[in-house]
Amino acid sequence: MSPRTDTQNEKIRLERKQQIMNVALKVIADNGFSNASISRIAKEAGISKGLMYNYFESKEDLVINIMLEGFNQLTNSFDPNHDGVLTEEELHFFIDQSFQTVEQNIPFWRMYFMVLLQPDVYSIITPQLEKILTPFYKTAINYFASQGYDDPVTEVRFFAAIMDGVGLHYIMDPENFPMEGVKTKIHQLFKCK
Amino acid sequence: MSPRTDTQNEKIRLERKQQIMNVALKVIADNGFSNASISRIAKEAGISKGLMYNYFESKEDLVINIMLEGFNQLTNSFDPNHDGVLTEEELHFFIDQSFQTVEQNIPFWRMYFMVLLQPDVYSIITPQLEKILTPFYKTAINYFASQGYDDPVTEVRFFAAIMDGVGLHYIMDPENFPMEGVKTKIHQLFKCK
Amino acid sequence: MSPRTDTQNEKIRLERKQQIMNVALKVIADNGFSNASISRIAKEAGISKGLMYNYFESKEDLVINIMLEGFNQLTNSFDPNHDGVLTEEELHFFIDQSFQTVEQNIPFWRMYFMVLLQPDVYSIITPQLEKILTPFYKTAINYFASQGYDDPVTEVRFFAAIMDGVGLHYIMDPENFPMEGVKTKIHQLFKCK
Amino acid sequence: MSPRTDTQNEKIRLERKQQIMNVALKVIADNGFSNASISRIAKEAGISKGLMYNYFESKEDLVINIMLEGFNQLTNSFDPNHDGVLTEEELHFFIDQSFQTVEQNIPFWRMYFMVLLQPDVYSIITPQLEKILTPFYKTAINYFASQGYDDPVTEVRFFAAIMDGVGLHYIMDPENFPMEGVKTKIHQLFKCK
DNA sequence: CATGAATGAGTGTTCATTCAT
DNA sequence: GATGAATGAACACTCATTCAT
Repeated sequence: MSPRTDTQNEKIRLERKQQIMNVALKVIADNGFSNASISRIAKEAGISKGLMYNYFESKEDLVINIMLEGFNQLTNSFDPNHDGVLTEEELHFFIDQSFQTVEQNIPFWRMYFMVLLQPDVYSIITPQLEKILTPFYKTAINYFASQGYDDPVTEVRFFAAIMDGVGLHYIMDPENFPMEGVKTKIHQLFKCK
Repeated sequence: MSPRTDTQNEKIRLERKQQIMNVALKVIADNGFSNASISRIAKEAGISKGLMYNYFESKEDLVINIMLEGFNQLTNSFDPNHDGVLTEEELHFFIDQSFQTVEQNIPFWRMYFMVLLQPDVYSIITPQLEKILTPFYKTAINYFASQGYDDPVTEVRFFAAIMDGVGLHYIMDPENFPMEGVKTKIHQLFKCK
Repeated sequence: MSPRTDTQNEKIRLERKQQIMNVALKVIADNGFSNASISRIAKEAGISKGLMYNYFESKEDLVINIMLEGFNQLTNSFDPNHDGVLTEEELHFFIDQSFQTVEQNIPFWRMYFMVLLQPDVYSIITPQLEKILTPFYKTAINYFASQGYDDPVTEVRFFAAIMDGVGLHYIMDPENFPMEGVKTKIHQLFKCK
Repeated sequence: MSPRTDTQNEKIRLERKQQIMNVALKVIADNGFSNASISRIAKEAGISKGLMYNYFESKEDLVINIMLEGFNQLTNSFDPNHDGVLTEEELHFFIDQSFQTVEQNIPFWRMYFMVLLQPDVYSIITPQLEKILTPFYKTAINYFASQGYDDPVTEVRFFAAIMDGVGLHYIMDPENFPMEGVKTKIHQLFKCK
């Protein structure tokens, strides 16, 4: 009987890691950042406290991993063909995709906003986050410039602010927030002139 | 007959209370909610830990006081004549006032967003906050209804989301956020049809 | 207009002191020793914390004063003519008086038993308490000796233990404890042979 | 497969728990209830403060555990064959056993009396204590009824008060209290008529 | 005489992290 | 790899006591 191959081990490791991250995300989103202790997460995940440190160097490291993984999911719906050029269609697709992601993953976005405001954690992810976001930002500026906007930077900033504002209000009150109506308004707002 | 007169004591208390609130606000905004310990706030304020509890019943009580005081400042710029009726002028005045308040009081608004996402704290202020916000909300709905919007509730929700989104992005990056340009865009967006 | 005479001042002082002791006794008996803070006692007595220290050197000093004052009340019903000789009548009178005192002053006796078990406080009052109790003890031994008991010391100790045991059970459950029946049994128990 | 086996862990836990309870009992009995801080107990037990909470949920929980364990030791000497019926022999056996327990475990009984008078703690153990004591009480009433006493309830109350009074006086002064003589007197007192 | 603002050491409790097994 | 006993620094909060007024 042969021992597990390295590849098998690697696979098990990754799955375990993913499972921990999912549980941690839920616990953090539900209880707030500082009420989500390692103990609690470990217990919820059905593993020992000690094992957590086999997968993540620290609580911060765990959070960073969750954040980055979440963003990687989002990036795929923006400029899907990865040509650095955004069409109007792709922008509107991105809007829909974004809110669908939010609706399907409230805990992650709760945590996203928490982390945005948590200076110590934020300062750690910020470099890695920027590496992910900069190309998006550039692509978006190019798009608005090509649409003939006077001040495409302002336009992008405004767009991002609206998306975050709506996301924030949605997760604060998912039951009542009129997401469909608001989505429509955003589509109108960024319709080609 | 007391050694310090009641008036003297009253003055000392008010000043100290305000001083603690100011320091606490800064410490919380700079370090995040859970890193802002009572010890730290007290040290920063140059007083003993114990004295904090002479002025605030608990850390929660301190936060609530800071929040409510901040909101009281904002409320005066919305429907300034308090007739429950909003004119278009007043709405635009409110927009300007809001962002001016944000620009002048970044720490408070950092803290505001932190608290929004802190489930345990939020649940405490929520009742008092709602008491303040409900009339605004109603006034705003009436305004949009009177402007002939099909779905004034959605409109108000969208408006609030935009305001919060812009505020959030501003406090995340006050140096670079193009507040003036964005403000102009918002004014255009809510111009009378 | 003349200032208050020294005697008047002394009288006021004593009354105030007594009032504080009464309040403190009640607060301690109701809330337990460590839950009875100086703040609480002062507030209940309607005076300032600082003033407490004008009348009592410390919290311990306050407790000692209460205890000793309580004992002084009890001593008067034992060997009432102070001749160092106890008659059978006087003993039975003492029994009745003791339980009457307990029934009329539950808080004091709650505190008495608390203090008995509080090593730090007990070790402070113990010398003063002994000074009060020793003559009683001697008188009692003489009494039982004169009644022809083989071992009068054991008899006194047993008597004291019974008195305290009954007192303790009474204050633990004053509503239901059958004090009258028990009193009768004690009287029978120490009837002249 | 775990590094320490479950049995090993179980053993460690039980021993540690017992060790903490023993130390805590001694510290509380020696220093009084409120002077026995968790810090002090932990230091005396040679472990960290934090570890205390690995074994007991709170200070209260620790106290309850100590109390209940102590009572379980006592209960076995009352109505030893557990038939709910007490013979005269069994009663006298219980008396002897009780005092032997007291003599061998002075700290526990010091603590027992402390707790009786500590309103906050007492109210917590009271339900569990009553569950243990009620059957004893009933058995004792039946016994005295069957012995032809007019008022068996008063008799039981008196008996319990005497036992507690003697116990209290013994632990207050174990060196000098004439336990043997007193024990004899109690046996005589409750001899079959 | 009288006040209460102020202190600081203390409390019970939590928790990220380590490490022997 | 996997466990959970163990640590120690931190936390929110309390309180006897002091002292300027």
